[in-house]
Amino acid sequence: MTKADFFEQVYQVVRLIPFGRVTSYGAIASYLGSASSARMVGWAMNNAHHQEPKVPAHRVLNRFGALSGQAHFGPGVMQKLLEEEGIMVIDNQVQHFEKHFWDPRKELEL
DNA sequence: GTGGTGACGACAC
DNA sequence: GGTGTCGCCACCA
Repeated sequence: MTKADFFEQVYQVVRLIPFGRVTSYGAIASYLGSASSARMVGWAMNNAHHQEPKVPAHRVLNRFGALSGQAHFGPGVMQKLLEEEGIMVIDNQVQHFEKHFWDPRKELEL
């Protein structure tokens, strides 16, 4: 188990997010066993930009369902992608976040 | 080598 | 209940 694996695990989980679903940094961190390492998940996302295949990081939001990393993706890109999946996004905030929330810890049955 | 910061979250006061 | 602070681990200056 290396730190690189931690990042890879993050990418793996993010890629497993179904169409029209979103998750949070904390949920992924919790699934990986480091609930308080949500920041690392965010950093992993930063690195995800130069990962292949491209990681659907636009499906990863903060605990409030806000598009915290929109600026890193591109202005309006993240929101547009989510809307394309049928997710309503208003003011950089996902509506019915709970409904679209995909918890790897539950869905993948840790 | 040390200090500060970051796409966050939880707990303490 | 709102605000503040700490934790987590890696990267950059």
